[in-house]
Amino acid sequence: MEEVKLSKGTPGTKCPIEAALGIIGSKWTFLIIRDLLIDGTVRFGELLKSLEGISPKTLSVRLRELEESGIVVRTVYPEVPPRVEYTLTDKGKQLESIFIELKVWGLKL
Amino acid sequence: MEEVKLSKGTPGTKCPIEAALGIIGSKWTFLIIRDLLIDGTVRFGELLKSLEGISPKTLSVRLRELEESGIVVRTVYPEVPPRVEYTLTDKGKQLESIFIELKVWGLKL
DNA sequence: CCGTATCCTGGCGGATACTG
DNA sequence: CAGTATCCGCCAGGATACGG
Repeated sequence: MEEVKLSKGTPGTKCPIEAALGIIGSKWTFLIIRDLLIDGTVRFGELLKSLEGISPKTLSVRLRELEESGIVVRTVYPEVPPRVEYTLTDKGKQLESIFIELKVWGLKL
Repeated sequence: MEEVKLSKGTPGTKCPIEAALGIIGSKWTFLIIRDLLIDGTVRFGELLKSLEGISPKTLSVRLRELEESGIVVRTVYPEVPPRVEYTLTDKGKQLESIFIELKVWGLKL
C-alpha cells in the first residue's frame, strides 16, 4: 500500500480505474465475484440461488463476460445431469483486496 | 490488511459490500470520487469538463446523492457569478484505499 | 457560473418457456 | 441441471433550453 498515486486518463492512455470498472463495474459482477471469492468453486444453480433477484439469463451473460475477460474459468463435467463449475483465475483472485477494502468501508455505514 | 473475511449478507443483516455499492456503485460515482480524491476541491464546471460525457443533470443528481450520503460537502460562495465547490468528507476520503486497489488491478490489464 | 426542468431513448436486465 | 430464446418494461442518463 505504498506510494500509489491516483490518476485520471490522459488523452490516449485510459485511466486504469475506468479500465477496471469496464470489466467488473456492472450491476451484478461485483456480487458474482464476491461469491466466488468466498466459496471458491460454485455451480451455476448455486449462484442463481445465492444472488437473490438475478435472472438466469443475466447470470449467464455476466459469467461469459467474466470468462472472456479472464476473471473466471468455466469447467463442464460431462455427466447427466450436467454439472458446470465456476472458479476465479489468478487475475480474478487478485481482486480480493478491492473487496476487502470495500467491506471495511461498508461496515462503517 | 490482516484478517478481514469476506461475507455475504444473512437474512436480516445486509452484506456490507452491497451496502457500499448501494452508495458508490452507480455509473459515474466512482469517477466523481476519483476526481475529488485527486484534486481535493473542485468546482461544478471542472467536474463537468473532466468527466467527459456526463450531462449536467446527471452530475447534479449524483453529487446530491453523495452529499446526502455524507461523502461530499458542497460549499456555495455568494459571489457573482456564483461559485460552488465540492470536497470529500472524511468518510469520503476513506474510500481512497479502494481506489488504490482498483488502480493497481486495472494497471495489469 | 451553476445548476434545474423537460423530454426522450437505449439497453440492462426481469419473467418465462423451452432444450440438450 | 444448466443454460438459451424471446419478449418486454423500466429507468439511468443524454440533449437541450432555460432560470437565479
